[in-house]
Amino acid sequence: MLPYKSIEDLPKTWQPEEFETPLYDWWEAKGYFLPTTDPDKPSFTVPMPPPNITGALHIGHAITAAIEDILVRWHRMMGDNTLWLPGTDHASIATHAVVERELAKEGLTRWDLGRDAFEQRVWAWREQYGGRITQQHRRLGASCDWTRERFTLDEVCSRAVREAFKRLHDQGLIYRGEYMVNWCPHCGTAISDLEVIHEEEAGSLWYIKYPLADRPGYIEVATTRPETMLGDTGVAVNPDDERYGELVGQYVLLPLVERRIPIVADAAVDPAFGTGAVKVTPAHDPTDLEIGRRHDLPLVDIMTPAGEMSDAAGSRYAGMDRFEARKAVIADLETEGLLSRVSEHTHSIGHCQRCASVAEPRISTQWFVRAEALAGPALAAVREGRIKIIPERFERVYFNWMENIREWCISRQLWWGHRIPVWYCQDCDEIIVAVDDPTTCPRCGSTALEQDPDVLDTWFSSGLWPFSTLGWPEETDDLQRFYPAGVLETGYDIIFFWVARMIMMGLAMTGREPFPYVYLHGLIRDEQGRKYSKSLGNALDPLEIIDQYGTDALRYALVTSSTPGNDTKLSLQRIEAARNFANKLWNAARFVMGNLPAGMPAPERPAADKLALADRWIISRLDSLNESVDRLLASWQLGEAGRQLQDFLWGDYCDWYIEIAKIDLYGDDEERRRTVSEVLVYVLERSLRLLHPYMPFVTEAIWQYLPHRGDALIVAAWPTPGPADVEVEEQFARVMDTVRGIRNIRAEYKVDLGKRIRAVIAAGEWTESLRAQAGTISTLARVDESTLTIEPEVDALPQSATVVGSGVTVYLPLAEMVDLEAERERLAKEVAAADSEVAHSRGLLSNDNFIKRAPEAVVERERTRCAQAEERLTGLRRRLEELS
RNA sequence: GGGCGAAUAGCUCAGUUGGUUAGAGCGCUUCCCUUACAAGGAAGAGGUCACAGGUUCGAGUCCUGUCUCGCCCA
Repeated sequence: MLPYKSIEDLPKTWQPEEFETPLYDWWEAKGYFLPTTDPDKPSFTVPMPPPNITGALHIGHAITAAIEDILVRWHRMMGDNTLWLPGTDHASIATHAVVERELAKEGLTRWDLGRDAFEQRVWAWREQYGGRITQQHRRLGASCDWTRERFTLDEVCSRAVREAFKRLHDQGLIYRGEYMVNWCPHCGTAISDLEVIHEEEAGSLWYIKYPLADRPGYIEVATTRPETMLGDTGVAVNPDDERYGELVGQYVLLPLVERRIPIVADAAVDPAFGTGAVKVTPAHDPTDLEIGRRHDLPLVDIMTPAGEMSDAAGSRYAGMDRFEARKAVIADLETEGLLSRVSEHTHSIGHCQRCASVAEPRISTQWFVRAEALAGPALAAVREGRIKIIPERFERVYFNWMENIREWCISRQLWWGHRIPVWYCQDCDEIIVAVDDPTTCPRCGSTALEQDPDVLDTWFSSGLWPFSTLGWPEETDDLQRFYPAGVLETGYDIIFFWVARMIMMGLAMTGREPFPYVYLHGLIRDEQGRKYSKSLGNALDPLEIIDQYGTDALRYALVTSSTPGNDTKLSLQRIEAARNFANKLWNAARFVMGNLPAGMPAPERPAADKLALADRWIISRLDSLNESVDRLLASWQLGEAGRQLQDFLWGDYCDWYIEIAKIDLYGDDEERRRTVSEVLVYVLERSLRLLHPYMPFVTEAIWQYLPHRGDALIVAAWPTPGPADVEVEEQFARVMDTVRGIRNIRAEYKVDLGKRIRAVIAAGEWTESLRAQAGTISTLARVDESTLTIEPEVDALPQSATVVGSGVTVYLPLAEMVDLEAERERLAKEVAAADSEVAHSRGLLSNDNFIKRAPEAVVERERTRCAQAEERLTGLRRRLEELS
């Protein structure tokens, strides 16, 4: 699966397109994505939120896949019995919208085709496009178990839906009734509250005079929907409103319709709105329905399911579209002189989430879930900490929604989806709810049974996903091993659709929390901060980014530039930077591999006794990193862990250790060459393991070329950190400070890069350890080693620039440096900086409260810091005096 | 109307039990195509952490209020 056989042939830059597909196919073929069969291992399951089959994956799916794959690869490497279960969602209403749009192009409707032919057509469409999503997931490197892939309409999932429906129905938690629901005239179906998007829109408020029926005069009502007056069955005022007190109990004659309707007093009326008197249309407004109930007002349904005026609206309007009817009603009222005025009015209008049509409150017979009953246990699970939501603040959002939950309308007047498992006996009106299709009526024995024509809300089946995919209600092996899941990971925008309903359904069906953690990532927005959407036309295909920068770069950039629950703007520059990181790693690896002694064995932790300071330092840094990454991953801080990996690899490993390693690699001490190679490989190999979940392709590719034990990095063991060596890190810090200091002076005085300069170092207590690093210092800082002097004390060199560190002073007698005044100025600046540092530290340390109350470690650190700053300050002042 | 989030370097963002004089990438300045890497290396400049109070030995971090922007729910 490797496109290059020999290390010498490896290209100078990382070529993701040459490695990604072969590596992915190889992993999949080797079965690495499958869970182990070891029953003793703890299991870790991630149910992949199934993308909607109507769409291609967008950048939001990419971050979902990236985060989940990181968690999954990490757990797999830790030896857990890891399952990431992929799948797709049938998306009832969304798919209808897409396929019916196609049909419309052919001049057809679904009614022209009929139910069976339409369903076949959708299946064909699904065959054509459904595979695209799984291909895209493969490109993203998703290491999910494709052998367990599910589609929500699969037999096993469909059976779970029927089972759940029946159980809830038998418990009285699903019922059928005639209620007011949100209705989309365009889609021709009821939709749930969650599927209605409210938007503030500029509209009008019409003031209409309703003539009193039994005496002269008018009552004026204000309305935002004049066309619904055709269905008015009352006028309401607030009982405390003195303006209208005497009119309550009177009747008005409804204009255009000539219906006699009463004026009632109801506390729901806001006296401050409009005229304080409102028309009451119980069949077309939820508030009016309540008012109507309280005052026994009849329902007059003036609209058809398609949003046209019905016969009840009167012959003049019947057949008109609702918006046409509005114009007609206004015109007619105006003609009759009953429209007194119009004012501008901003109000919230509900739209169908799917097609953006204005949703219509409408009374119809639907199936409902008694959500309140399911919400209790779901609330308790989060309240009592059995489920934790990350970030935690979303728990409040969850509580707020759950506490105010309303009935969930689950029937849809659509054809694509899970048909409601209810049959109506045509002979005795018996209602049969069954998992298996019944053939005869249990009450009268009739075979004339008709199944309910409606399908279920797609989210009903989504709520079952963590266990329906595993074979529930059968007690399958998979269900036992992989349920509950380890985490549910998704975007915060579907906390109600998905998370809340999964928790409700999981508890109701299995009696267990479906997962202990919910990890919510933020939304990826475009560079203007807009949400990606098809309708905006700014949808971004993650594959295009992958083609340009590689999968690893996309994943790394997405994960490291966001924190849970916070939105991020996608930045191509950031992806490019991540691509550069992959390339940097690739080249570091090429360097390491190109310098290995022949017959290098698989890496082992090198024996401490033969190691030099830099060797010990990089290993100590690796151990710190390992410990840190473990801690960060365990606390869901994926981004921070990813950044630390880069800091280590690019900074510590490449910029410092590799550069130092070159000294020995190009030297003639065989023993050292071998040791340094061992360290290089050991540290690289361990880092690759730690980075693998983030950048699976470049790490696996490199790992395959390195000496290694085992078949693949994807199934290599997650490393365990050794102890960090504080002493070594402290010593090496002196080396780094010295090198940086000299480089800084060189740059300030514009010394030619190639030029070796003389240095005299007064190193005090660090003399021994710095002498041991003479080679390192002279190579990295380009100092002439033959004249390099390191002594505890040295005589000050007058004509020289000076690096003053804590305990270490470096004199650089530069021929270029003729201007002592410049050096004095430079030193004076440093004195000022060191001075304020010392002042700050002394301030802290002279504060009794600080000494008493701050933790011992903090005080100790401050003492060290203060001493070091004082040392520097003294050195700097002395040097300044010498130059004066 | 209720709730949530954001506000940190020119730009995009990190900064998780409060503890060095706040970091990264990009951009910018100077220098370098040094045999892993110019998708690179070295050295720099750049921030009163939105504002006002408070708690604390100590606040970017906790509390209260204000302003701006965004989101969710009703």
